[in-house]
Amino acid sequence: MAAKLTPPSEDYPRWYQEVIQRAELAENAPVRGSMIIKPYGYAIWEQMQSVLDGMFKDTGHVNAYFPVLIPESFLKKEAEHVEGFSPELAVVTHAGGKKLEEPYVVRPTSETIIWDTYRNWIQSYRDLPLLINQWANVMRWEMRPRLFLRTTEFLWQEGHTAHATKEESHEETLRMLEVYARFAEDYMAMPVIQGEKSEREKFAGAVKTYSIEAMMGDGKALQAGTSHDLGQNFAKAFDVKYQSAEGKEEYVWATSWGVSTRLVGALVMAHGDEQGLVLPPRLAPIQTVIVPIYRGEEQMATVLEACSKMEAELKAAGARTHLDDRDQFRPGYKFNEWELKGVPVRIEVGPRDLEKGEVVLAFRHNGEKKTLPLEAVAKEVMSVLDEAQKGLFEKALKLREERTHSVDSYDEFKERVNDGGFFLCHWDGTTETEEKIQQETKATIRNIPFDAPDEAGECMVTGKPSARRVIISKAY
RNA sequence: CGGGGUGUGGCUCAGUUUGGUAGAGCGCCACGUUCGGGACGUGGAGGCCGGAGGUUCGAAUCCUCUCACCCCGACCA
Repeated sequence: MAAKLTPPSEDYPRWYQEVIQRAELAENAPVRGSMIIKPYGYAIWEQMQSVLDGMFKDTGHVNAYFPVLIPESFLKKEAEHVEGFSPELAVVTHAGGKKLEEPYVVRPTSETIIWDTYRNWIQSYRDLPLLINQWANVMRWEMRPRLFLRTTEFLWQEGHTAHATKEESHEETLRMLEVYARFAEDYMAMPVIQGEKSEREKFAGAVKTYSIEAMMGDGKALQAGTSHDLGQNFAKAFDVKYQSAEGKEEYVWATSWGVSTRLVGALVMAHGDEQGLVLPPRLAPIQTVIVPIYRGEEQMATVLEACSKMEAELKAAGARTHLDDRDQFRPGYKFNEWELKGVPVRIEVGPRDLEKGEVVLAFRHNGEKKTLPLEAVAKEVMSVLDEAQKGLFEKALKLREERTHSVDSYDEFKERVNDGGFFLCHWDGTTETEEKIQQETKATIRNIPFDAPDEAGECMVTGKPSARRVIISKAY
């Protein structure tokens, strides 16, 4: 804890690793690519879960749980799906001391087992829509693991819905993308761009994939959530039909959508700085931390008493509060530690303050300090946290705007892409051009933003016509 | 799978070239002094040196095999 963090400007990936380890979010597990999520990291995930779960319920969804093991043959029923996922499957071949008749796949995602089940659950249009979410772990054997961003096992939620019409399923796909965008912006304080994925980047088995894309502190993009319009692909593969009001037999229309523990990594990289983590108040497990300052036993007693009182008041006011009464560390040490852990507001309570009937509030997101009368703290804490939440979002938005560029020349693009940032460019819509860009620059088309204005132009690579700009960026 | 590298207390690493029976800093424990931006002193605990085999009077060090991890490439999002 004594040494300083590697500055993000010097070595961003190293800074990221250090923040995660030293803020005690997670550590590497014995199995390559898997991680142990530590209590503080898990507490952040629990906050996320709790908010998202509420949003899913508010949009009419219910939770269920499907098994982690899926018969291998299920994966093979949807051609694109198996092709996309087979390289990264973990497969159970032995169990109970015997070789299995049919291997079981550890789920990389649950479409197959869920659609196999939905076949039995859906008979009539009256059974639709079926709106189910699942909180689960999944496993994808990644070659380049990175804590939170890409681990072999990760936690997520996956929504799987079934609808009577194409229009309804499309609406659902976009509704849930909007839910993710609201969550990212209003809770994570992380501005995102909603848009459609290119043909090449879409989910294996989907008709269309939509994503929210966020910019990280180094200017790279991170896909923070996806929502898929699955059309009738899975219904056909698993023979899921319903009888319409007119008595006709129809295949159902499907969606799936998910966000994962990757969002914890997104939080680190969206807001973190030289001091470490910066958590948005609405998701911070600890929103205010009280650090007592004293000399000698006598002062200690007085100060701690005032601190306990304040702790109770803050909790009553609705702020998640921690009193750091550890006697073995001095205040300076604690300041650094709580900054590293990203706590939004620190409250310093010392003899000098108590004499004046005040305390000092220090804000993590902008480093500012402010003095408040003792009795005002509990009254103002929630609005102070709100301000910090807004301030953090504004800061992230400003950073993104500064690092977003419209570029029309491929030469200019190639020159600037290594500096990071989002590039709004015209693209001819073909996979060939997309691949060429990736091969030559390692940047990818993040998505085709919904809110991009209609603007006729020419593809920066081929000069062919293009109707609007897409976001191109290097990505995690 | 190809190229390169690393395995030594909880962490970061020295020691390996030239074999002689294991060290430092941080962390941890105890006591005392400290405490408004990462305190200090004194004492202490903790390691069959990734694993197996071999050479030798003697191996962290040399040889053989093996395992794991990291970086670059390939692959993947």
